Amino acid sequence: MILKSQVEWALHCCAILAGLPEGRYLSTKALAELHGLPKEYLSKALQSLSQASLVETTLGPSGGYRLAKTPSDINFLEIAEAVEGKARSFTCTNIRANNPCRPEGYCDSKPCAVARIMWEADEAWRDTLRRVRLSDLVSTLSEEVPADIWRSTFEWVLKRAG
Amino acid sequence: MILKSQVEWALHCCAILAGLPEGRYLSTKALAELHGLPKEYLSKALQSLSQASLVETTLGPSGGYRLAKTPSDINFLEIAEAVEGKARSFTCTNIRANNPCRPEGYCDSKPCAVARIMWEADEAWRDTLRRVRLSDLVSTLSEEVPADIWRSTFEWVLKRAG
DNA sequence: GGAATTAAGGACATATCATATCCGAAAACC
DNA sequence: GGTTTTCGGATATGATATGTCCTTAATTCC
Ligand code: FES
Ligand code: FES
Repeated sequence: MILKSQVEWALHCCAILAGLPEGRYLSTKALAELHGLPKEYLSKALQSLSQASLVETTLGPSGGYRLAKTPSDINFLEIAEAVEGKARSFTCTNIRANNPCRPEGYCDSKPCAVARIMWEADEAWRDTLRRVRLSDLVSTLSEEVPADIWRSTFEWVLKRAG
Repeated sequence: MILKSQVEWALHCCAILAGLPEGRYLSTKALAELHGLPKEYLSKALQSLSQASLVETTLGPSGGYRLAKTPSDINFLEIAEAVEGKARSFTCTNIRANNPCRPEGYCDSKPCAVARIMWEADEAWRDTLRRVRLSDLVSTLSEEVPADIWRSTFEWVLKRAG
């Protein structure tokens, strides 16, 4: 069970976009340079965010991405699901139905108890991510990242934001 | 993020082994037939359980698998990790280190805030599974599976248990 | 002792998915 | 009109999941 590294990319990109002044856009090129990522591939992750209506885009020079909602209205789960998909991590292939002792055509009334427990764990994972807002991340980062790096990073970003 | 279907297989096999009388073994062949699975491949999952010391084996005719501990001493997480590995679902590739604004040779004191949150969610998933014992599953199944199917299944199993 | 049966594990084949690159179209800016 | 950007499709590559086959060693039964 491995998450795509695109999740890490998307979360870090959103953290940067959250620090952008009202109305400004940041291009894929800048986000890729800032994080040392392949531009073309990072673009796919950003497209996923766009399809999930988490970010807005505009074309042309000075175009790029900005958040579609305020950072306190976006949580980690939305971002993770945008790039990773909403499918549950455990998929039940209903192997209990292969039991040779089951009568012909017998139909289960409930999902299997095994699957229900695995799905409950999945939901616990989702709940944790749902509870963390993008604004919480930005707060933490602004405390933990050394002030001079934090400042120079956003200078770097603003120089490139259209 | 998708779990191997071997997790489903292992959990269902453990549920069956939990119903085995003291000292009896059940072969891969029987477990594969009961669940409609490829014998050779299911064998890999059972080997993983064996390496994790969750089950014991014996060779020869009448050989096979039995639980190494009582069902109340085995939880879902142990079984899942035996098959799926203990690696965390989120891996941080430390893309923050690629920030061109960071001074040469700067070293982070803490893991990235993004990673910490993702790991927290991972831990919530693990906690949920850790809290469910194999004996809990057996209780639920014995209530939910129709009595006649439950009974005939274990007759079927006992006929093949060495 | 010999034949049959079993788990263990290595070698190999295949399918699916993550990762990555490239290109053309449409939109926005100059 | 030329440039820059997002978007989507096509394609290539590597890793992982899935599945099969075969050999070896241990155990049971005759
Ligand atoms: S049949 Fe799929 S989890 Fe039980
Ligand atoms: S650098 Fe890996 S999660 Fe932030």
